[in-house]
Amino acid sequence: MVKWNDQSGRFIKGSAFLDVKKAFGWKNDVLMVQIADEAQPQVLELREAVDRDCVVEPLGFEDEKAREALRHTASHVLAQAVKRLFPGTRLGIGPAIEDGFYYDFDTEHRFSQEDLADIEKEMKRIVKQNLPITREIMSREEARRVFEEAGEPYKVELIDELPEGEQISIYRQGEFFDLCAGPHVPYTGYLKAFKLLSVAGAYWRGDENRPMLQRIYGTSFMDKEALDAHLARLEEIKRRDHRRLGRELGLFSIEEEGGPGLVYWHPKGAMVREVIENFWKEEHRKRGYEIVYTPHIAKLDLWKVSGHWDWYSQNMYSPMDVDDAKYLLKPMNCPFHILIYKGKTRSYRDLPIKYGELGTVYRYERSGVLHGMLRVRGFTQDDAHVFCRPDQLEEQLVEVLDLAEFMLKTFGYDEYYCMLSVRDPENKESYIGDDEIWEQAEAALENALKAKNLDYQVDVGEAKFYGPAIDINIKDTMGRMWQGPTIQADLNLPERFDIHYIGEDGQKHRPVMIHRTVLGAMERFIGGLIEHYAGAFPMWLSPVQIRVMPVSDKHSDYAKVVAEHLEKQGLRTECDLGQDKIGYKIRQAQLEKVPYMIIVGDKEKQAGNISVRHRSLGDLGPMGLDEFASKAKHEVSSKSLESVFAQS
RNA sequence: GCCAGCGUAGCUCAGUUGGCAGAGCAACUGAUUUGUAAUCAGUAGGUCGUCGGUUCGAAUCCGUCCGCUGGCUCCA
Repeated sequence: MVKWNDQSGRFIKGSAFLDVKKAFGWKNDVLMVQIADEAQPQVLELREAVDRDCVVEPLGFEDEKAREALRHTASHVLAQAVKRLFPGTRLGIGPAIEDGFYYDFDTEHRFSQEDLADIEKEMKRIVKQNLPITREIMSREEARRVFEEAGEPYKVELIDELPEGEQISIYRQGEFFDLCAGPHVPYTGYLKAFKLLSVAGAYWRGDENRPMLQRIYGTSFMDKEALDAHLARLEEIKRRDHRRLGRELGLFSIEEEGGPGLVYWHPKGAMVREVIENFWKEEHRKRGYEIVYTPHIAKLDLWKVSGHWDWYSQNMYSPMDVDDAKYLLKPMNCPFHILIYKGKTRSYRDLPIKYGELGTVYRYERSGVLHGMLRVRGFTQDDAHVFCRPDQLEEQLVEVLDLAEFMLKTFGYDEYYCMLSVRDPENKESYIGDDEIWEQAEAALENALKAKNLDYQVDVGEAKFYGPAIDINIKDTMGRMWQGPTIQADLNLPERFDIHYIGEDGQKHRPVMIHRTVLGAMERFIGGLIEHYAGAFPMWLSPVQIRVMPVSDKHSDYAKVVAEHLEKQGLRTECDLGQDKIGYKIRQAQLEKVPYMIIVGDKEKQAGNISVRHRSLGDLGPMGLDEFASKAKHEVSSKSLESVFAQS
């Protein structure tokens, strides 16, 4: 019996939401409800009942909590199906994640792709049965007993680790039950569209000393259309994969004979990199950085002083013998920049000193984590270190944030999120440096973010032992997050290397050091750019900007004249003098994602002009060579992300 | 590193219960002289990732190593 006291949806204590739902004619796209007329809106499962007079609002898939409830239920249905098909399977955990859900299983059986299809079928059966999902509160002892009897050791472990006073609940649907805090949708029939995607190994609780479980990933949506759209997006991501585009576009390769995680930049990829590096250097010089170059190896002792030998040796390549000393390949550039700083006495008037380097470093990465250009063993960081007085710290941080923002905007990353990593105040002893310096540094970082008017999230305990940091995550065109600029205050190295400057008072003072990178690494950044642009680099970055193609042999000479003219003006131009028909040449240029195609035949030769085609705008018709050249040059110099012809 | 899957021509992929290694694209040669996403014909191209085993016979079955893919963990 539904009770409400007026048509506005105010319900009286005791109404069950499922009845409310029926009374209002809500469909199954209502997954949860929210009690709206409270100071703190409360989100509740449909299973529940109102315990007070209130106004309830429906929550659908677009609501994060409701979406998670649906996907969490999907993971339970997955687990139920697996337990039906593979009895004796022990359950790990099965949460909702950003784009779907997973469940971890422990069984002798090895899940295959075919199994996924069978499991999906069984899941559909469970959905069709439309089992009611119920919740039960248990004492710790009772829950332990239930899961011990059920032969679920992982669940027992979870129960044992639940904090004192935590309410322990289990959810049931048919014969299946699971330790779970919820929330869930009320019936398995609420699942409309789901798909199992992959199976992968995952250590129990992420700990490599513990058993390896099998994780099944899946996703679910409200309807088939939304699911299909998501699957299409996954396809699109695959299509944009930088490893595939990198090969197809002749940008880079990784050679089995040379070793994993080591990148070979082919001429076109190298061109993209060169353009970015030149831009980077120019921009840094403008902002008061001095560019330096430092060696690739250094004596082991240097790495002992820096602390890398103690803290980072797992990621460093083994020492090599040179004469009577041991040398190490550098995993970072910082100690080198400090040595340059240390090379002479610095005055407070000299500061800030800003050394920038596109420094190639080598880090040993475990073989399983290597991934194209995004995760490699040798890479070039766009590194820089700012040495400044403590009173300059904040203004220097603002400058770095400013540069980072400028760089991201230039490459078309318009959405980004800042994170401020600070130390764990409960655990001060695991950080180097005294309280006062930490507080100062953390305040400076936070003030810089505020000064730049940036939203940020504070991550307590995420700071490295040597100082707090700002990390900026960037979102690409596919909505994926990438690690972007990182800005790290370093309270450790100045100490270790005992660097100083002479202050106004004639005394030695300790400078503060900022370690920062705005692009990250050339490999990772350009790998990300390839996916961001789907291989179609904006004009200023395109390795080939223009391709001139004669309609037939008769027009080759004219084509060469045109190409030479453009080349002379600094536009990267190629001529396609092949015997193929013009349609074929265009197709080739399209596939190579060349921004502009210039077609010349009888008409153009006679008129002394050119026909222009843009890779995404198509045929732009005839125009004068000079007109085109000046527009093209403008597109390059402005680093425009779209064609100058896009608006007209 | 660990778990699972994969490795056949430059690329994308066929290859049945173990029985002579294939196609399309690319390359090369020739013909064609072309008007906005593929002209036609021909030629060449492979130690079937590696090493070992089983077998009369292995791309195929088994093992080893190398590499790749998806994850776990970490990070630029």
